[in-house]
Amino acid sequence: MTTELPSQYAPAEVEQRRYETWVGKGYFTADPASDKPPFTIVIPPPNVTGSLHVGHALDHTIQDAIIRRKRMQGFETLWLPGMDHAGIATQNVVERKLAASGQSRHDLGREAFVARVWEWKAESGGAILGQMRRLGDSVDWSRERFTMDEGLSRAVQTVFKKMFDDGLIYRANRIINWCPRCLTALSDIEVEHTNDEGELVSIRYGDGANAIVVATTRAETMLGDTAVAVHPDDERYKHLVGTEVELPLTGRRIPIVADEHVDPSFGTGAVKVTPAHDPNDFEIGQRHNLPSLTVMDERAVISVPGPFEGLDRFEARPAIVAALRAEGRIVAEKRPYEHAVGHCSRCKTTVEPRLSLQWFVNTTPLAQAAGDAVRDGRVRIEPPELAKRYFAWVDNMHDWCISRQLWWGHRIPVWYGPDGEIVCVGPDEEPPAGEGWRQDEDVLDTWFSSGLWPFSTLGWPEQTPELAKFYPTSVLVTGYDILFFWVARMMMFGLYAMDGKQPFDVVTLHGMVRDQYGKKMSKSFGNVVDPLDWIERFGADATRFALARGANPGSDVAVSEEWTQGSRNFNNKLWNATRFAMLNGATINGELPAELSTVDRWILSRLQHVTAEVDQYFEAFEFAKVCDTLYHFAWDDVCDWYLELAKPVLQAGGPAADATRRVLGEVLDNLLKLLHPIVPFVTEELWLALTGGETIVLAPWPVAVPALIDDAAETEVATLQKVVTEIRRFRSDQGVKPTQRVTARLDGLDVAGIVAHESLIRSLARLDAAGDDFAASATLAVSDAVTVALDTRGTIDVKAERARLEKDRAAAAKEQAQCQAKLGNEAFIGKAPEAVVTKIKERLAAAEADLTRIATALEALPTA
RNA sequence: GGGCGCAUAGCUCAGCGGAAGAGCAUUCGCCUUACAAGCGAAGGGUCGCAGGUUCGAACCCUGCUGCGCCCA
Repeated sequence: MTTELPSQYAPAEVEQRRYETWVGKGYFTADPASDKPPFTIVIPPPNVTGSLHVGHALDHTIQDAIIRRKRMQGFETLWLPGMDHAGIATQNVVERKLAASGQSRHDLGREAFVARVWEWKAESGGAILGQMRRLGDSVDWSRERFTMDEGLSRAVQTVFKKMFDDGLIYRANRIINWCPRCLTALSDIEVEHTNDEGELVSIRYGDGANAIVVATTRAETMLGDTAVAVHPDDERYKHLVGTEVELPLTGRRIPIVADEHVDPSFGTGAVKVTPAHDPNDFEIGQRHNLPSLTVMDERAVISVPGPFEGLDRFEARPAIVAALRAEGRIVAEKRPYEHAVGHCSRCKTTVEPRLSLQWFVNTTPLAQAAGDAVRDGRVRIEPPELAKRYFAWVDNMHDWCISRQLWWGHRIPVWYGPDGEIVCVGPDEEPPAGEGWRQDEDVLDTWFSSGLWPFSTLGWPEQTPELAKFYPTSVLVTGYDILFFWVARMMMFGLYAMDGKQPFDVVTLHGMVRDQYGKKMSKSFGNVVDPLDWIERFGADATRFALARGANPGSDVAVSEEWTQGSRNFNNKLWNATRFAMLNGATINGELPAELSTVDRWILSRLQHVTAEVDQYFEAFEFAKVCDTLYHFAWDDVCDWYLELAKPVLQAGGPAADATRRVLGEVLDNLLKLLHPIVPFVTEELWLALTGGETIVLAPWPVAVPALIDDAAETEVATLQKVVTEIRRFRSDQGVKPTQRVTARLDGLDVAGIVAHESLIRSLARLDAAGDDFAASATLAVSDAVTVALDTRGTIDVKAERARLEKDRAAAAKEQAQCQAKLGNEAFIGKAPEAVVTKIKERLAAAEADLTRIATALEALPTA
């Protein structure tokens, strides 16, 4: 056992060294053959091409806290790390790199390009893994997975085949979200809607009595109009339904149709219908058998022959409006006109609805099952309020477009034959050979593979020991902002592929990390925090504690540098408390002595309450409360009171000192263990020094011992604290320097039941014993029983003392008035519960006793 | 446009039916040999506004205002 600790904690010197030891000893490696009950968390895989931001730091801190506690509780824990391949984002990065040297992926060809992406994956993914180590994540590195791994790819193919055979995957020509920059289809959740400024243009179609005015924000798509639609009950247009009108600039004649979905109050009540370039129009087109006319190519450039051919959609818009104006067809224009516009979540390009042939998942039965699993309680969402959000999503899910026009990802396992055959190939099947067969060029949405994560990472479709032991996983920890991405997808796939067995028992949601003013972090705002920066300056523990301390379930966490600094200070406080304890011979060896002082019994009693509370807060994912409880116990109870009370005892020596050394060891041992899940490094360092044990990582989790709860000791110490605090308050008000010893006589300690603690009180309040020549210059009534007579060695500040007493009197008088008012109210006496009435009576009595005491003290003051 | 949520000390947040709390910031005094990344003390709030329910409302209900988020 070492006793030499420096006076300041230097995280940089211990963190990386400790982490490597933990990993090297295999503390985080899960054993599927273990007899212990399992506890599993799969990490929501970060995007391989990104880096860990402070939001990940929060997410990982929570997961680590959960898993470390479970490990200490004796569970066979598995926290499985990994990353997803982030199809679009990763391909974009590598294409950008290629573009810098003037190349495109087509110059390289598919195979070489994919090889290039793997190189980038090694580089970028490595950085993320390094960040996780710095944070202290107790993940099982031997089971790290990547969505593009062979095993996970096999899982993807297996599920695809099963769904294909079950008719849940189909190919169709539909309107999908298309990114004209990424040149791929997107799913609904990869589109971000923002309110943008655009224009609303009203255009007259047709002439004379047949003329009809349509309003649109997308004039350029009029080239592809194949109808005009009005509401069937709209009297203004009833006579026109069934007639045709000439489409300007094209000479084509298009029908006027009646459709329930037209909003008569929008614009003129008549809308142009462009089935190939708008999802709603597509639906109208389906209902009325309208042709679909695609007028743009994949880059959103006008592709119909004529004067606008070759113009980008945003160039075509003013050009077409100008041409219409020249014909006198522009009836009205509103600019700016704010309306919702979809953007590619990866590159922010405005999404172009595009009619194309894609693969889809029929989500109806899957989403139903995903909703039911939560409704019937098999999966719990924490905090429960957020379940509403989940239902809102799964109960209104559209079919999911899963094909992506990319090269980086899982290639769709479908082969097309020379005679139009379509064959889906399972993992152990040979693709059809022969002339004319070719595989689908597209890859699957990344979420198709990350949705399988809770079981594909455990070896599925093989029936591995890991799968048997660790599935279903115990908890999924993620932000509410990606509830739809993660939870919904994993639920659908898990329930489907694992025979109805849910992927996790509990989903616990945290919020987003914001800056000190509650503002969202954004690069453009310049308030983004790099967790590594904080780890380097304040330590991983301080960063973790700062995040966990703000983590109230489901709500956002505002953090600042000061907040993190405060957490660093807390760690240092712990450090020094342990340092003090060790300098004074604290020990964990041997049984707790049977004979303990009141103060020792008090701190042990407090420890039991704290242990029980903290445990309960952990169970409820109340990390902010875990931190708050331990922070105050450590700082207030242990450091400010217990250690100060222990000092004179330790100095005096003897059996009392031995007992206190043992209790001190006991308290710190447990405190460090309780804190370890949140701040693993500093607690390990201190615990090793204090106990000489092997590691706190595997130390047994503290359990409250009811027999050690001692109400009498708690009451006694509370009285002692009140006396000391009152004396300190008097000294401070009187301007007596903290170092200045004051002679005093303490009366009434026996009545208050703390006569045994006189020397402790003198020690904490810095009072010397009164000699024969003692002459009090002030008398302090600190409670109705205890009076302190002090010789302040001079005249006391009567004005300050009077002000202090007047303040106390005002508070007591207010309390008295409030209690009297309640007790004078017959309705209160009659209807309030007995216990409440009794409590008010007690408060009144206390207030009145205070008033008497204060009045006496005021009278005793010199009038000058 | 539809839905959800929030409004409590200067800032960030707890509290959600029976005495207004914490951290940081602020003020005053201290290098009191574990810790100045510290110690002791103090100030600061008609709990967004207006009604209602209740013996009693920051807490429950209604409306309003102002923010935020999700979906379209």
